[in-house]
Amino acid sequence: MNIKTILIEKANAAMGAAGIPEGSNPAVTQSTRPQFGDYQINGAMGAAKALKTNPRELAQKIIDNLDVSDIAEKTEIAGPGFINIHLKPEFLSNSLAAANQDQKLAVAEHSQPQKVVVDFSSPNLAKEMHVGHLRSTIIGDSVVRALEFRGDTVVRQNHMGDWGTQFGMLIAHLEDLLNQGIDLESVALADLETFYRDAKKRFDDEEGFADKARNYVVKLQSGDAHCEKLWRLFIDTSVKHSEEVYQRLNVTLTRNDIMAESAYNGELNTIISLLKDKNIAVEDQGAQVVFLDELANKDGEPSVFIVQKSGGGFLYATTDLAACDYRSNKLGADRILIFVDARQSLHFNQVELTARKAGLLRDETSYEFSPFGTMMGSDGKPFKTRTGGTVKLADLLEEAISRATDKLADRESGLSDTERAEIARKVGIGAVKYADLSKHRTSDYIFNWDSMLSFEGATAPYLQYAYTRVRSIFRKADIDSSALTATINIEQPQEKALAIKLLQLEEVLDLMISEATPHVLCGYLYELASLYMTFYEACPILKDDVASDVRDSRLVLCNLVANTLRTGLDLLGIEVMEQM
RNA sequence: GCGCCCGUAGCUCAGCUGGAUAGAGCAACGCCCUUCUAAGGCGUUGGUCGAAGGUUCGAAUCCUUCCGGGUGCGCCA
Repeated sequence: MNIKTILIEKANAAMGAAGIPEGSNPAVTQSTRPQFGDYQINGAMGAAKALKTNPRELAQKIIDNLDVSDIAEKTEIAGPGFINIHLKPEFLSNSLAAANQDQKLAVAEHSQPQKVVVDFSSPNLAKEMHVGHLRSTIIGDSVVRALEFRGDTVVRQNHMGDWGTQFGMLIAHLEDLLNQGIDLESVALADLETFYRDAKKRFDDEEGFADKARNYVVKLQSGDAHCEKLWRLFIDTSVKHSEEVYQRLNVTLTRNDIMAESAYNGELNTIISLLKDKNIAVEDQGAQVVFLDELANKDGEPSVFIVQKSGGGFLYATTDLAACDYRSNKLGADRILIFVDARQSLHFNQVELTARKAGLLRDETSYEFSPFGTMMGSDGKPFKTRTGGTVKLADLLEEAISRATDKLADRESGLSDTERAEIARKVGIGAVKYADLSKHRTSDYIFNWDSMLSFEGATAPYLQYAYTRVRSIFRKADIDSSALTATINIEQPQEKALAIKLLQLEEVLDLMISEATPHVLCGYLYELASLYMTFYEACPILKDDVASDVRDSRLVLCNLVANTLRTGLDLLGIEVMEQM
């Protein structure tokens, strides 16, 4: 159910019949003001310009051929050639009734499902997850959820960093600790940060340790059994840590979704041979380099992309090329979405250009590097601890829950301690996620505890509260909301505004999916909750003087609001509760 | 130096492929609880959309230049 799509189809047909060449944009949008109707077709003006005719006359021709009698009660031309559409209340009622009967709220599945590989989260297993991993993880997760909701086949890939140079250092350190008989679980790897720091210190300071570390990298990557055994011990612990964070975050990633860098190790030689055979990569200063004219500077000097180090070692460039091959050629992906920090834009640009030339990416595969901005502190600089250190993601989430607990403690609720703790968890985590997801993916944003947990404005708590307010009505009236089948009557302006908003879920999800931007869903849910609050104040439901048919109609609207909020928040990975 | 991103109300942010009077939230001020959860609602105040040109019937949006900020640019990931 997508009003906009319906109107676009109808507008296209009418524009064709009016003699406008195909491909002209009908420019359908929701109207900005009530007096302009509910939706509008703005394409007449653009088309008139191309045809050098009078836009108002052309708009009239379009209206003459426009068959919207099933959905609209009135169409009119306004201004220089806007076509305003006033939707029929019965159309809204019937559409809402259909949505109310449908588990998926009348959001249709894609007629031609795509196979979409989504690369997200991708922590470095040498260290604990930190705030820098938050955005990739939750943006990727919500896009994945939305894709699946629309019926696409998604392959989650957690491209974990488990194979870099630093692992030789970590293995060497681990081996020494084990030889000293130190217990692995409780001491050595209990705190990854400390472990990493100790290893790094020895790498920098201790005589001979660095050489040993480098030697271990080579041995590891060439399949040495002993090194691999130690490496596995380390990776297991590290993966366990990230799983705890995912669970805390309510993110759908599991161990099965791990497709780490090491997974491509066996393919790297083949990739380099291929690039050399095709003369895409050439030797330069001992390294294998791809020179990209597409990214040349003004002097014509091509961009440099190193795919193999002078000593023969591989880099993350090599791994990313192998990943292209795997995803496009082996998995047959229609789309590849990669959620990585914006600072890696050039790198992924180079990867795509090289992979396309080498046939590692099929033409049919859309390669979509979806960068995101940085989380900033209140000073406008990258978010750090007071002492300037990196903030661990686990710590951030615990603080969110603790702050939410304090907030909730101020309120009388009659709920048990366990219920309150559960609510605090959902509110705290939800607040962090919503604050992040509601910002445009590509922009840097300022992290602020007070505004995200303020329970006012566009926050997770506001949306969760709106949900509990709806649910409270059903609880109060002792009504099973799943059994509602009453006829919906759209009479009050607050009801109409709410009705149209409810019917825009599919439109919003499509935009979110095509652009990989969860913030549009965040904005939509806030608008929905806000319209519900207005409706709630203006339209009584359970009062004695409300006629039963009006009451029942409004109850269906309430149920749709609750289901849409719950579904939408679920697609963001944010949980709701019945009471708060 | 070159490339990419950004500059919208006091603050935090939207603004989709150019469309009607640039929108929210916070903050400030004023109303609304004997009434379905006031963690709410209604209203007021507040913007030369960084600057200057250009394209157009129409520009926050597209193009050019400049100013200001961020970020990246041969063997890290």
